[in-house]
Amino acid sequence: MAYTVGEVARLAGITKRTLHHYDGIGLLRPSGRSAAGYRLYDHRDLERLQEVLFFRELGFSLDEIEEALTDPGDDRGEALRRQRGLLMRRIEHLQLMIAAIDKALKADKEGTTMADNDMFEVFGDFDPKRYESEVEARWSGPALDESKRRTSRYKKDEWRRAIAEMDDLSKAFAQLKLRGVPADSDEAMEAAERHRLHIDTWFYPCSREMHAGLGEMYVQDERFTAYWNGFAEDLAPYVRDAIVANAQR
Amino acid sequence: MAYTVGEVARLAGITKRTLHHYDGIGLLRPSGRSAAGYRLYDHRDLERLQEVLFFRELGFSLDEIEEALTDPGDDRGEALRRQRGLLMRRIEHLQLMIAAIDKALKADKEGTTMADNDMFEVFGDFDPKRYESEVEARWSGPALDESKRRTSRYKKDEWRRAIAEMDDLSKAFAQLKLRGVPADSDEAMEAAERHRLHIDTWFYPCSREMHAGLGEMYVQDERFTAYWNGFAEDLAPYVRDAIVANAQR
DNA sequence: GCTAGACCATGACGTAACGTAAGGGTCAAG
DNA sequence: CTTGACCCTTACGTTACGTCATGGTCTAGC
Repeated sequence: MAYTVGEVARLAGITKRTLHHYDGIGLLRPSGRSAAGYRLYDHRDLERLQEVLFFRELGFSLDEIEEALTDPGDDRGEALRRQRGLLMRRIEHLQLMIAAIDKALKADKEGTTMADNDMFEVFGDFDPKRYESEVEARWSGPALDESKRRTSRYKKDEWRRAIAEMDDLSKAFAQLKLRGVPADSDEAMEAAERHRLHIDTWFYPCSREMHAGLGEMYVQDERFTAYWNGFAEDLAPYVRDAIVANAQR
Repeated sequence: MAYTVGEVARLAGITKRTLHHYDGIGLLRPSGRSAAGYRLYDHRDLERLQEVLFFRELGFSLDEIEEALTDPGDDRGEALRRQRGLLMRRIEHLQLMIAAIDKALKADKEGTTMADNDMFEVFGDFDPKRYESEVEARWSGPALDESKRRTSRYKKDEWRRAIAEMDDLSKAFAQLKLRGVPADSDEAMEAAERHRLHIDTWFYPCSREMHAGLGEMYVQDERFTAYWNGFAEDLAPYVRDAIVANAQR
């Protein structure tokens, strides 16, 4: 069945003007028009509207939403999973804000003074320039545009978490190597898989094939080699081997 | 010590333009100016900026933020506690959104279709006109402006929760009365106190004095009397008595 | 003292995402 | 046919800054 613009507006709790606007900019075009020129929205249109509204709730601009919903490889499930991850991270961020308020309340109650830089730790986006070399050595890869698009909205705590996760992964690889675990063993391949998922989740879609290509980069590009070998001697080729083995199983 | 506009901007992760704008509209005026005309912000200014940014994070307009921070009775602790409550509720709302995504993912995976009205349940604000009589009978009171201000941003799930809480409280009063518990007993007064906190939390500051005045309204205004007596015969005077007893202990 | 670079000020136009309103056509029930 | 609810397109306004222009201030180094 098809809905008119007023019906959709009431259903979704938004205004007709919003729907006109989304049609006008091509974000959400009705799949049909009546003989009188009325916009007619079908079920697939509603699904797309739902996706738009989830992203909007997360603070994405309409441009960004359109880009995010235009991913060639993405189906509805992919988009929803991505949004779920973003919502989870947003909750975590809000919990950090509550912790910040509790700190401020404690200081207020005790008549002490909160450190100035501590007061604003939970506000503002991450400034990538401050971590440029760290970002590059850990995550540079073939899908730069997508990576930038995803990360442009990460908050400070999200970046810190990504860095910490990555460092844990790197340390895990180093431990495996030091223990003499073969790079094509289950254990090493599990580490490689966790590494691949980390990139896939935080930066860009990373298939096993792409991951293998990345592993080659780790031994051929000095910046990456230096990063990995900083954890253990000759770790870069070990990681590459684990990644390649993982890609082939 | 005092900070210039660039220092504050860096500290807080916002732009100088934002600080100019906030000064221009009177939302956050620097407490000082150098001989050269430079804005100078002190620690109290930073505290206010923190409060502004918390409200901004919650999606309040700048007008709303200014109003919220201009409450005569509010000190810093009060404002922070209010913001904490709002953040908690926002987290709950986001969790509902995640549940909605999980539903959509399940439907997508099973190839079924989500009901159209179910798709948008988590979006949009509450439309007060749809619950006008319910709102009025339960919560009308002396601080209408403040009540409206607070509730104007409540989401559907928040309203539903407020309604459910209120109904639970009303049922509790009815149970007490039916069991023959005196209106000035500890148990009844506890119920009155919970009622007072409910209003204080959700609608407007409600001191014990104000609560007692409200109790008188419940027996004098037919709309309220009808609401309370709908739960048990002659419940309105019972509730009034419990409230008055609570106010006097 | 002069220079250069980083910082500050005010003023003003532009932008994103709608909100509001105007003028007029469509649909369905009475 | 009338009326009321709905639709269309067009267009100006609003909020919260972003960007830019022009020019003054501060400090370190020469």
